[in-house]
Parts: sequence; C-alpha cells; structure tokens
Amino acid sequence: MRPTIKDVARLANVSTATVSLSINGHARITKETKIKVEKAIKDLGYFPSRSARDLVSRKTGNIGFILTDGHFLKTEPFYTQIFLGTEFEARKHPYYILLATIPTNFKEEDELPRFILENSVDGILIAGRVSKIFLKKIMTYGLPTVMIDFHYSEKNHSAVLIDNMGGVSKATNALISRGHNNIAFLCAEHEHPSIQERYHGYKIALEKNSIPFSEQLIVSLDTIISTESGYDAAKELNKRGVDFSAVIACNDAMAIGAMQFFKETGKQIPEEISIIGFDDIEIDLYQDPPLSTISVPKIDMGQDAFQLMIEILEKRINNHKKIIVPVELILRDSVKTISKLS
Amino acid sequence: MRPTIKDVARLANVSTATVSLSINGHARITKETKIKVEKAIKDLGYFPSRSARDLVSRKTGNIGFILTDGHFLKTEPFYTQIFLGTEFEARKHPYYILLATIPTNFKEEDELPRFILENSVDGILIAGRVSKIFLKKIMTYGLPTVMIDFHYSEKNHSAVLIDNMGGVSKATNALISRGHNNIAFLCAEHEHPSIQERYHGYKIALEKNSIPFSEQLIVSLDTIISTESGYDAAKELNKRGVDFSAVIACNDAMAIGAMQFFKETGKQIPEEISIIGFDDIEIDLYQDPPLSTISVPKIDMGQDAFQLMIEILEKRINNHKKIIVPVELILRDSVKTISKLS
DNA sequence: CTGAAAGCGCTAACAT
DNA sequence: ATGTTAGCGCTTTCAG
Repeated sequence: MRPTIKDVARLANVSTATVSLSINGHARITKETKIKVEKAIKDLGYFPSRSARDLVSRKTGNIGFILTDGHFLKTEPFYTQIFLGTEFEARKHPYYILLATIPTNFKEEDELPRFILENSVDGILIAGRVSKIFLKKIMTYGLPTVMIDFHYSEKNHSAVLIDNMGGVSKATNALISRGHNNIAFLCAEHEHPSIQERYHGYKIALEKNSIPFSEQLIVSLDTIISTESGYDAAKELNKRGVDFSAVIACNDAMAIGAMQFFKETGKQIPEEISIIGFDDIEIDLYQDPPLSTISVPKIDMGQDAFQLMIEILEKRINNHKKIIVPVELILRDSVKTISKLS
Repeated sequence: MRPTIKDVARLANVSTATVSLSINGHARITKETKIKVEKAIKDLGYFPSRSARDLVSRKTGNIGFILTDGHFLKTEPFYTQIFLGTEFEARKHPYYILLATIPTNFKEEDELPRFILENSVDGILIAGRVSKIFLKKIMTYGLPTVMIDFHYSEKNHSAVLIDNMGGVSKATNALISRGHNNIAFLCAEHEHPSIQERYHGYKIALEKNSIPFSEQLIVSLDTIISTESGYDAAKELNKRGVDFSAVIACNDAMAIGAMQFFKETGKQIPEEISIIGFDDIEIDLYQDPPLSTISVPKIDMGQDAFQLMIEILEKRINNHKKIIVPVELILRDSVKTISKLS
C-alpha cells in the first residue's frame, strides 16, 4: 500500500495539514518542521496522489495536444518534434500531455477529442492548421488555448508562431546579395496564413532592394503543399519560359520536388539554379546538393507553447499573447553566388 | 459548475448510489430507473469526474508509453505510428496514453519517467529497444508491462513482436524462386534480438531450399543500424569480391544505404543486384528504383499492444503472452527475376 | 432493487 | 505556526 499524507504526518509528528502546506510551500512553515516532513516523505517514499489532489483542486493536471492525422503521420516529424518539445517542458511542471489527433478535414459531425468531452484537460495546445469548424466547436468549451504554427488572424488566440515573413526575407536578401535578381517564388495552399506571410516576406525583400516584382516569377498552386506540388510548380515555372537564377520554395518538401523536376530537365543545381526551402527537415541534408533552408526551432516552439499555457493557467495572463519564434537561414550547397555585390 | 452525480440523482429522484450503479451497469437496476437516470444525465450533460473516480478506485486511467529519444526523433515515423496505434485503441477504452521518452542510453543514475515516479499510470507500454538497466529499474515498480517490437528472450514480459524470421524467410524465398542463389545478408547491431531473428530467417530459408550457406555473403557490422552502416556494409561486401546477385538488408535504412553504395560504384539495380529491405517506410517509394521490402503493420501493432494491456489490466491475464504480428512481402522494382525455377 | 453512509487522499478554511 | 475538520465526486458495502 502506497503511503498517504497521513502516514507522513504520523511519522513526522505533525498534522496532515502541515504536511500539505509544507509540500506546497504555501504557508510559513518553520524550517524545522519542513525538514522533519521532508525526511518523513523521503523515508516513506511518499508521493502525493494525483487524483486526490485533482479532485479537491478541481483541475486535471493534463494539457491536451491536438493536431490532425495528416500532420501526425507525415514522414517528416515536424509536428512530432513540436509535440516532444511540449512534453519536455511538461516534465518540469505538474502536468501531463494528452495527445489526440483529429481528422484532417474535421467536419461538423465529427467528434471532438475524448479528453475534451470528458473534461480531462485544463487547457489545449493546437498544432498546425485545423479547420474553422473544429476551432469553433472546440471554443464552446472555453478552455485556455494556445495555437502553434497556425492561427486565424481574425480570431484572438494565444499562439506561438514562426517568423515566416522574416525567414523568407532573409532568404531573399541572401540570394540578392549573391547576385540573383530574378528570383522565383513557388508555393501552394495560398490561403494558409503562413504561406501568405512567406510570400509577403519575399515581396518586402524585393522592394527593399529595389528589385522589380514580376508576377511571372510567382507560381501559386491550388493544391496541398507537398513534394509533388513542388515538382508541379517547377514545371509550371519552366513552361512560362521566364528567366530566373534562383528559386525560393515555400517549404522544403516543395523545394525538393522542384529540385527533382529541374534535375530531370537537365538543369544544374546550383550552377544554373539556386534554391532555398523552409522548415529545415532532416532529408534536406541528403539531397544532392544539400538543400539550403530556413531553420525552424521545433522543440523550442513546443516548449514556448507549453510555457505560454502555464502562464495562462497559473498567472492568469489571459491576454491573447503571441510569440514569434526566430528562424535561421542555413545556406548549403544549393545556393551559388553569381556575382558579389560590393 | 459542472453537474455532479448528486445533481443527476436529484433530477432522477434516486440516490447517488443508484446513479453510480446504473452508470457502471454493475447491479441489476430496473430498466425504468436506468432510463430515468440516463435521461437526467443527458439533460444535465453530466460526465463522471475522472479524478473522483480514480481516487476511489485507486487507479489512474492512464497508460504510459515509453520509448527512447532516438526512436522518437527518427525521421521515419516507425514508432510514432505505433504510438498512434495505441492512441487509436485507447480512445475506445477509459484510458489515456501518457508519453515519455528516455535517454537512448539510459544509465543507472538517469531518472525514470515522471509518471512512474508519480504513480500516474496503471501500466506501461515499452516500444523498441531499451537498455537492460532501464528495464531492471522499471520492473521494481511491478507495473503491468507490454513490450513492443523488442524483448529480452530470457525475461518474461508480454510483448507484441514482429515476425522477423518469417519476414526474412519470405524475402529469401522470393529471391530464390526468382533464380537468385547467391544472396548476401547485410546487418548491424547483431546483438539486437530482432536482427538475430532476421538473420535466422535468412539461414532457414536457404536451408529449406538446399542452398549452401556462405559466411562470405554475410556482413554483420558492429555499428548502429542506419543508412550509413548500410553503405558501409555494402562496401565491405564489395571488397570481398564474392559473387552475389541479390542482397537482403536487415532493414530499409540499411538497404537504402547499400543501394547508394552500389549505384556509386556503377552497379545497376536491379539489373545486376536485386535488393530487399525490412520495415516498409515511406521513402522506399522514392528510391530509384523503389525498394522492395517487408511491410510491418505499425498501427496494428500499437493497437494490439494496447489491447493486450487491457486484457492484463481487466481480465487479469497475467501470463506473459506474446503476439507475433504477421508481415507482408512487398516486391517492387528493386527485385529482378534472373531465371524462373520451374 | 434501492438508499444511507463511509471513506478514497488531499486541500483549505477556520481554530487554536 | 500548526492542528481540526469539512468536504471535493464518486464507489461500494451494508441495510432495508
């Protein structure tokens, strides 16, 4: 039988209240008694019962982590790493993470994650793009929510977001400073806020460098972001017959697909075309040549999100705070300098 | 304020005990009262409190899922899929899955997952290879345990295992029936039980087909299984200068590394060398040619493991049961027929 | 077949 | 500064 607070109290010769107060550091307990209590706890190998604690405190000690099936099952563990980040952080706090996936295309009649229905979480983390229907449905539960790598700008949620604009601006600047003037931009899923931000970063950078913007260099597909759409986008760009020496893809998957197309058509990378992606996924390194990219600190994002949740939960900072995590440009062999600007 | 069992009792005009019995289907409650109760529950939107329930039942309603950092972070979501399988199954039962990672090289002084220390799980699922030190340490807690894709044969745990031997036998047979007589076997981490089983499957198949076994065709590296070790193993095989028309690698990662080496040395696949891996990971399809492999039903394995846990937990089937999940040979372009046997 | 009541382990007033 | 005590919401004997 596991020892209870009573056992501790008995052994330490104090009341259960004292033990409780002592453990939770709440009241001003004498140092001496605290030491006595701690010794008893140690001797007994005592650990507070979660359910008893939760019962009286009316909390669950759980945080729900929600993402879509598609995002969880993807080959590249982008969201998996974010999840792990929240898990790492949760270890330092009295919380557990409960994971649930929802259908990628969540519909009105779909059921919400069980931990919502059962009221087993004190707050939820939502990672990646989810449908508006889902968001609306879940919001009726009034749970503290932190979104990760996604948000609808018109809604006011706390969120941890990637510096999409800054990232692509960096990439664009790097290309420009290496002599590239005709830089194509390949994307898909253009209704995705992140994609719009990345596109925006591209435009801003051109502007700042007084480089004319050309619609001809933009390929925006209506499909899902993937290696295939990257391939298709490159094909489309190629068909247009415009001049370009560099390509920015809205993420690594598309960049890799694009590289594939260029190689198939006999174009040399980076001799003829420089290319930069976004995300920094592991297979970038295995490309030939290794793909340059914008690196996103995934583990950190998860940790940030969890910390934000704790703030909301404990310090009652309910003011829809947004954290923008910085990104880093990683230049590898897929980028070549054409002519240095002074 | 969430409704409690009291509210339900009041509304249904019965006692709380009746509500409880009714919900849990335990006693023979009249159909009528049961209906009354159910109506009240529905009207109130009542849901039993987990913590209250757990407190009295002295269970936690949680199952811990443990795997190593390395396995969780791997590019290929092998264990991630298994995890998702357990999660899928847990949804149908009154349990939540708590995930924790441990250091790949767990040492004596490393701390066990928090949910173990805090007694917040009723049982644990352990996926993939973990150190003996870890296993020994965790076993002192006497928690019901189900191992997945790994076990020490001398210990007696319930486990869900892959049919490693059968899988490689199938692959070997397929190669033989396509005219291959000199089949090399590439592996690493030979102390891993799964690898030994795969190796065994290879030998058995040769024997059954009366094909002489040659040490020269076996490359067993002392390193970790990876693309790199696959590359190295192929190199070593090549150095030996022995004749072979086919290669079985102990998993897909190694197979891909081996293909890389063969291609670099100008060997044609499958014209000169046929190759088969093991695992069925997504990138197999993106190889050139697409890699043949043994497919492992990862989601199923997770579900099986969870079900086994439920059996142990609820039906008290404590007899170290093992489930061997079947695998499937998937032949793709990396295998060529040399000459058909009649 | 149903109700009364004890108690699971803990926290937080309220006393002392 | 510490002890007493009343619950938190639920399950489960034990009576009736």
